[in-house]
Amino acid sequence: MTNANKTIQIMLVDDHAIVREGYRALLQKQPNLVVVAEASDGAEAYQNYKSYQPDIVVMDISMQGQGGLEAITRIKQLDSDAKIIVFSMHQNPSFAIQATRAGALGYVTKSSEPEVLIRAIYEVQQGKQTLSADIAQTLALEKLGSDSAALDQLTVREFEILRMLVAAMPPHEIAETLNISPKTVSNTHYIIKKKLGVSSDIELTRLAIKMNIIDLLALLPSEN
Amino acid sequence: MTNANKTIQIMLVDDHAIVREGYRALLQKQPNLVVVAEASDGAEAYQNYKSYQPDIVVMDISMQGQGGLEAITRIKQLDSDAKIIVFSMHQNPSFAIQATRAGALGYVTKSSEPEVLIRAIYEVQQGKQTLSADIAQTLALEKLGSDSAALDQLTVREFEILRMLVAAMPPHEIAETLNISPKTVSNTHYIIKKKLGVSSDIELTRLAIKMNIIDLLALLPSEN
DNA sequence: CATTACAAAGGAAATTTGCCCGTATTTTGC
DNA sequence: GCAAAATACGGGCAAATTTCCTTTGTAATG
Repeated sequence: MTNANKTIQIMLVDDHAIVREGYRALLQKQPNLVVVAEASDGAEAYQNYKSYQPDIVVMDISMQGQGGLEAITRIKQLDSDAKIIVFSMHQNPSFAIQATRAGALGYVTKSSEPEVLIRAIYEVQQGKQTLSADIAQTLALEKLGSDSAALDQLTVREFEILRMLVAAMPPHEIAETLNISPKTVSNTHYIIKKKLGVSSDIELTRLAIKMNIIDLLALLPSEN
Repeated sequence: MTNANKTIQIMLVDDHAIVREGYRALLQKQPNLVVVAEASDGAEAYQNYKSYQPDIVVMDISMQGQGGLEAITRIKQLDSDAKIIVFSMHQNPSFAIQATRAGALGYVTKSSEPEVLIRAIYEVQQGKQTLSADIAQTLALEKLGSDSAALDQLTVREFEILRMLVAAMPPHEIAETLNISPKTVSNTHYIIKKKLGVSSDIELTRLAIKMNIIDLLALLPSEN
């Protein structure tokens, strides 16, 4: 109806080449979707956005190096009408919240059926906002006076730095990655602890686990 | 009579449909590789292995539901010649170790270039074992000082204090409880970190989880 | 256009850490 | 049984960090 039969140009951002292949294979099946660009990290995403001006960006946010949230922010600065869908493995709604704050219009988990992503693309193209059902549900539950919303008090930047901190990344490396001074990292570290109401890094780490910011699977010696 | 220069039959196991699409798109480019089966979890993988008898299984091990390592073990029980390549997002070498123990012949990280997986398939087909370069490296480094045994280097006292520390008990309270000076607690804290080879409390906490000093069940409020 | 919010970072006092050391008190090995 | 380790405890002190405040530039709200 409102949907003109014009093709939608898409840029894929994911650090796993094979996952990009996956998007591509899926999206190309739709006659009016075309993948015009790819990127494997945040910096590249920014550059390619400038060059290709895609209608939609489909982006993973848990990339190594320059993170996805950072990339979203920068792309949005460049073009406030940029339409970005985050396609993430994290079921944790806090990630969705942070992504939305940074400027993403859609958030779809990788465990969703492929059609969910397709649908999200069409909806976002029309300027709608969209969340995959699983996220919407837990988010709704969290809304009802649950406690673990403490994370949502953090700004996007703070959240990003928190993730790096609890991934045991040395502060100077965080500073380098984000191109900020180590001093800012340590200041932000302090703010985070204050906002989350913890007084030590041990408490902070425990909290991070509780809130699924730390990937337990990567931590445990074996799975079951 | 299945091999020689003939096609290699492959089964893909991954719970993300879109990632399977990715494998498929990539592998089909190789004239002598053909994907004959797919599965989205461990149980299905086992069933399909029986039905299709693929030459090679390419499997993700961090699937939700009950997962990959278990599937490897069961498939190996069924057919000790089964050739399984684990294709995982985890750079953590512990996963490689566990996968190899379970019977996988190859371990390739998803951040590897696509050709690495292709090469791994050919090598494993010839019965060789293969690890992606990044894993091989960290694995070699970790060889010097397996951290599971590192705990044994702690004295009883140190271990006791470690447990209190990672339980997020404030140092002065530990001192009171043990009737020692806070200074001793902090000295011991330092010794512990040194013995365990970590440089921050965040790493220490992560290690404590890895070694089951922290009760994860008490930490997790619900499932995710 | 004023106001609020965010990111970044310098300054300085307070605190902690890292590493040295010395002294008791156990354990051990012979 | 006794010397020799190993362990437990803590003092001292320079170096590093944390904590808290302040400032500055910039978005974004309203």
